[in-house]
Amino acid sequence: MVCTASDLQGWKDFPKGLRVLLLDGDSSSSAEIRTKLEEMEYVVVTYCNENDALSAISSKPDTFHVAIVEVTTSSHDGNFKFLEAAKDLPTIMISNIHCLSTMMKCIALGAIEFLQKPLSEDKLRNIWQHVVHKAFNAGGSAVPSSLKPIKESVASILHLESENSENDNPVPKELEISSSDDDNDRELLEGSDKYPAPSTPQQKHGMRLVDDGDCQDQLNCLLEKECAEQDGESKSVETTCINSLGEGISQVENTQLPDKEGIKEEENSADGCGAASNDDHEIHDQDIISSSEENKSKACGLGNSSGTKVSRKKMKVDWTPELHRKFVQAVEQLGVNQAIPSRILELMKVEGLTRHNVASHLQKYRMHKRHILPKQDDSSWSHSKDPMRKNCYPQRPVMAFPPPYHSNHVMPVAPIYPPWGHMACPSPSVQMWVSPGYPSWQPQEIWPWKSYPGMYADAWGCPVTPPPHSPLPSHPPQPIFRFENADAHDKSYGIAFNPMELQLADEEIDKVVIEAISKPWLPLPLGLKPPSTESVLSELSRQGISTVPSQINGSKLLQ
DNA sequence: CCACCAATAT
DNA sequence: AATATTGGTG
Repeated sequence: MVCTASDLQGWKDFPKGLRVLLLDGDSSSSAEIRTKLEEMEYVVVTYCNENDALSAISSKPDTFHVAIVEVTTSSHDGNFKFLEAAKDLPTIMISNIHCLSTMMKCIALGAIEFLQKPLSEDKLRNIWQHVVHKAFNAGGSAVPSSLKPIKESVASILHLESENSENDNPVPKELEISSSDDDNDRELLEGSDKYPAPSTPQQKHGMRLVDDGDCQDQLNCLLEKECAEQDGESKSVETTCINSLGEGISQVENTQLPDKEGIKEEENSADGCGAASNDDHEIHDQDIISSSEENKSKACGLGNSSGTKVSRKKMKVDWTPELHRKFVQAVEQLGVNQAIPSRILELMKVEGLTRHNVASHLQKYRMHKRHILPKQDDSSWSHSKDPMRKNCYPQRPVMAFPPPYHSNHVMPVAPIYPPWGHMACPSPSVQMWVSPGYPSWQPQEIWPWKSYPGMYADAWGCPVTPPPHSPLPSHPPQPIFRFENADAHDKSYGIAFNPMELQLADEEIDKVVIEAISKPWLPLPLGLKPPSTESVLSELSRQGISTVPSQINGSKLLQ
């Protein structure tokens, strides 16, 4: 039969050699179609009457891959009979009839397509698509044996199948369809190359790949999973895979997959101390990702004439607040001196995270701590997208909006992940005022550490939320403190505050600020930033105090 | 080799 | 815009 293993080699030029049953009572039409098909190197067997065709397919059901059957007004019944008899054979009905109901009947009876005569070469050339379609989409396990080799062949062309079939099929790298028309062939070829859509193998946020058929199914698995992850409780370290065919071609080894792919983090429940918690389902997820990626990788290989190896994606770590929290926790735990990437990595216990990831993050973290991005300071306030805040006069203390977050949030030992690190100091008191090395308050907005839940907790006994009965103070003329401003729209929390909440918050803040100003000997409430040296001095001088002691509380204010 | 940093690439 | 990478330095 056609489809032995050895024949598979022949499929290198798929669909060359595809066997077509042509049933057409009109001999001239039949001859014409046959000629065209044969020019395209299909193998054509023609029949003039349906009975011959029927007996042919009934005696040797696997002889043909596709059938083209003419429908005429006179031969309806017979050809419908053929349709029924040839259920496993992708059958294209052709006719001079322009009759919708006839078309529908054909399709309803199982015809895969209805084409009007005369048949263009384009249509004929592409009839193989139905074969492939049937091979892949035949319901359940009912892939006709004649189609199995095709399916395997195509599958391996697409690098979708298991390694078995891949090994069995030294598959055409070039899916070349030889025919009279080179341009069209090229189109076909390119079309095939598009299957894997390797350039954007993975997209975030529900963006779907444009793809075909099985490829899409497999990719959708991944995508759906991703969506699920986003909605679900488990916040993963999102990774974006960037695929570049040119580089990193040889990295797909399975052993490496867990390394960089599917970096995960568990963060479901009480996450406070959760450096180590349930990894189980996460790992499972990783596996899913890995295998999906592998599939994609294989698929990507199609366009890669030189080899089977596949580009490997670099995973971009999404530093979610939770992940960052772990990071900061690790840094805190280690202390400033010990906080080097490798140890942080150890403490974080986030699988798949690399030292480089951590180092990179640490670098940025330190840079922010040192206020290397000075300009963000004030300008960023105006970046607030909250219209409520737009009208605040500049000096007005701005509230950080602690996300309502998990009320059951477990506080770490050193409760907070302060933006400036030195809050970890065991004797918090006045140190806050000095902020050695960090002359200004923290630029807010961008960084996740700006707004960790614990940050606003009352670690020092200062109520963050004053009693509700307190009268509203007027705004202090020149407050020299500032609350951290956590952007209420921070995507990380996905929580928008309504105006009521905003207003309330502002009022409360003002109260806190007033209290802090009036009692400078008390430690700053969490969330308050010490004033910069400059602002303190200028404020003092504005109030007529031109000389200050060079040292306050053991720390230098100025030289 | 590692950490750090700045610059640059993605 | 956020990360990753790279290249130089210690």
